Amino acid sequence: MNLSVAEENYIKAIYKLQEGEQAVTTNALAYELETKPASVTDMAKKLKEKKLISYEKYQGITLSPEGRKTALQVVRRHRLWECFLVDKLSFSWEEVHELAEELEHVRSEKLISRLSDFLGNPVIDPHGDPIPDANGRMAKPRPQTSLDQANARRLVVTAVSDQSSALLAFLNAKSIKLGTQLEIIAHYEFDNSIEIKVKHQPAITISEQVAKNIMVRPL
Amino acid sequence: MNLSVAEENYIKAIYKLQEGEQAVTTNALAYELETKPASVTDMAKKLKEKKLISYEKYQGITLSPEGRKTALQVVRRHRLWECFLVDKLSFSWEEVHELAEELEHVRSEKLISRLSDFLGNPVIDPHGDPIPDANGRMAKPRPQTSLDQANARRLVVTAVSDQSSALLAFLNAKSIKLGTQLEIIAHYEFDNSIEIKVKHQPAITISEQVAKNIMVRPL
DNA sequence: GAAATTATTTAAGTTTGTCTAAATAATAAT
DNA sequence: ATTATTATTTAGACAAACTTAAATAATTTC
Repeated sequence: MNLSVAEENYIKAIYKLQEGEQAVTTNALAYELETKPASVTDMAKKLKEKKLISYEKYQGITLSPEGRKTALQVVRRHRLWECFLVDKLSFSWEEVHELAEELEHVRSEKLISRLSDFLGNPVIDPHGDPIPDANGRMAKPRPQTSLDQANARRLVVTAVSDQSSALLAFLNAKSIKLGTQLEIIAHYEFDNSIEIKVKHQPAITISEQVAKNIMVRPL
Repeated sequence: MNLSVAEENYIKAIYKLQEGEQAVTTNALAYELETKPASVTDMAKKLKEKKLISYEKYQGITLSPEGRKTALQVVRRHRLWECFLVDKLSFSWEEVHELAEELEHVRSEKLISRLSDFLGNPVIDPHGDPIPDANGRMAKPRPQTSLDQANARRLVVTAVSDQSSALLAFLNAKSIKLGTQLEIIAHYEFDNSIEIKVKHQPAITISEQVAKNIMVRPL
């Protein structure tokens, strides 16, 4: 099936929002894609026509098996390009998202399989997210929680869910990146801020906002 | 200035057709872009508005200095991606054109400059065409003629102007590629076909059609 | 459970880049 | 120098992916 860039972006966003299996809401999708709910309704009809989603008026959207396959292809392309940009062109992990967002729409099986080979068939991308293989299979995302909900003391940073460059720049300044080990010193109830310490660095206090967007797993 | 993919393709095509300095014709551009003359007229008005071309009704199109700069950027991106595909992903030179056609529209100065560094700042692409540098400067294409007009006996293949994969496949089968040295054995007047010989290979006869699309320079 | 709020859809219109068909200009042919 | 031919432009329409404004459905609240 030949999809437009817009269609691919919808499919990818639905995949991202669907998570478990609950239906994705028109409004949520509009917000994710920075568009208007009315546009989402329009597109939903088209994607249903193409059998990529199931959609009934007022009932929200879920990917069909076909749609899921498509989504995984796009995710695969995105994450492989991110690897390329970081590993080969020395971009830092916070810069690559927007670029990969464009590169991912070059559709060529052969290109992607060669790119994957060239990169040594990586299985996780620079943000720590798993890369689907050519058949759409991938490691299940490791059990991770956001930093504000972590219950262990010693943690590793596994991903940063917010893709805004403001946050990423902040983390960079504090030399917190993928794989950084940190320790929770204190939890301040009144504003839910968290004091953390990275080895060889002074302790810093992080707002709830920031903590929600840093994904960690217990060390 | 922020151009759409379509606009970039027009600018690139005008650049390609302009060669020396004569104005590009509406029909020629329509043919090159596989679209209709009416569409070209429409787009010409828009590009004139943006000061990328000069255009007067019925007088044809020429790039403005601004337009030329844009064209060279697109050409640079295209040719660098071709290098990447051939050098790093082991594509053969006849496969890369279409892919580069898509990759070239990812606009990021930083991406392109890093890609160029990664490739060792190449100055010619896999088809033998020079790659503009970041300022749009490039080696002038070496003096080359099409094979049907060559007057020397011993020649080197420097480029293949037709980008159709049919021709490229044919050349591949005859193991004629960039840098291949060949010798003209005979010129048959009645159909302008040419008999050539590649070292260690049996002599072959090539139609005028094919000869027109093989660029060579004297050895 | 009726009223208020929020979410979703419909209707109508916009922009970009295309198209066809008809009109007009430029060029070539006799 | 007409006429015929070819090239170019205009006019009107269309598809994709948007938008805003209004209408309708679903959900919450009291």
